[in-house]
Amino acid sequence: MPELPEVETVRAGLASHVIGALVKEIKVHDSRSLKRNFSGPDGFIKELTGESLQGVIRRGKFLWLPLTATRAVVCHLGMSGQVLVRSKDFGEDKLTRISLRLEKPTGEEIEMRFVDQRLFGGMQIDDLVDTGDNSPAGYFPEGEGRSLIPTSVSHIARDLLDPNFDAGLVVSKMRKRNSGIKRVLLDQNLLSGIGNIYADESLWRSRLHYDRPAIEISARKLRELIDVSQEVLREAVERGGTSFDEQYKNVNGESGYFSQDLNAYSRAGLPCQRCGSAIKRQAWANRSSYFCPRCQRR
DNA sequence: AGAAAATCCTGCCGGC
DNA sequence: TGCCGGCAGGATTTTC
Repeated sequence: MPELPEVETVRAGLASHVIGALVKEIKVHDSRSLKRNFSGPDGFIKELTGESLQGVIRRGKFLWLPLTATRAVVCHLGMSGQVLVRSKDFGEDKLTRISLRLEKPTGEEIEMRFVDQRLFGGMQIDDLVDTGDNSPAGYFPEGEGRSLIPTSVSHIARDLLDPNFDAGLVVSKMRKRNSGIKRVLLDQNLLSGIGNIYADESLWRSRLHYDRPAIEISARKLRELIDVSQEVLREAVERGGTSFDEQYKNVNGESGYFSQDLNAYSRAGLPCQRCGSAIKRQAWANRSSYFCPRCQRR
């Protein structure tokens, strides 16, 4: 699934349901969805049961739910992960790997389900550490913006929609990279939140070819690319993300609508909305790149 | 150190 | 109907 807009849609949905909820019972149906968990499913269940969920915070494509001042549940959706919130008597969801039975402050019981086809995503409990910069570590408008981040997320750069995202700094770092601009855009250690879809969309809007070396793009053009990327991500958040199939859903199991607004991704053979040329799809780094061969020249 | 490739997985779809 | 190859929105680890 999921890039920043999809993960943000999930975050907001989760926040509206689970903040303050008490974890009553946990079922780990597939322990492969527990990442870096050295104490096994039993350790996960033991630590989390009886805790209450203090918030839902996002940086880039990572989510975490603080339990205490020092520990949080980290959740990453990988390629095909979903988090669904179901009422007590809702039927089973296929491919549910982990489920948490929760009691809301109102007394209502709900179930939070981590569903994942490909098992690239997962959950773990992790230490919270200080970011050191005295700014909120991630996006959490419903609560307190503390500068605490899970150890396993601390290497991820601030995302493009973070108020503390430093565009000037990122541009200067990008200019030193010899790789193609798309590879650079996808480097979560440099700037986070962008994946294959929004990389292609941002490059299309900026009229940049995906393989153009970042080092030869002007600072001004890179700044424009960042501005455009932020615009694309904001629009996609407004539309509830991009859904092509059953893979991506919000916490209520509903699709997003940004796929209607795509100009490049998944549009091979269709006319470019700017110049009418057929959009091309090229194999790239074990996946695909979509671009307009006329508007986006190397 | 930076860059690129390999790796972790399952389900679905289209073609034969 | 069934088998097979190709495909999928990502991050981490390994290799050069």
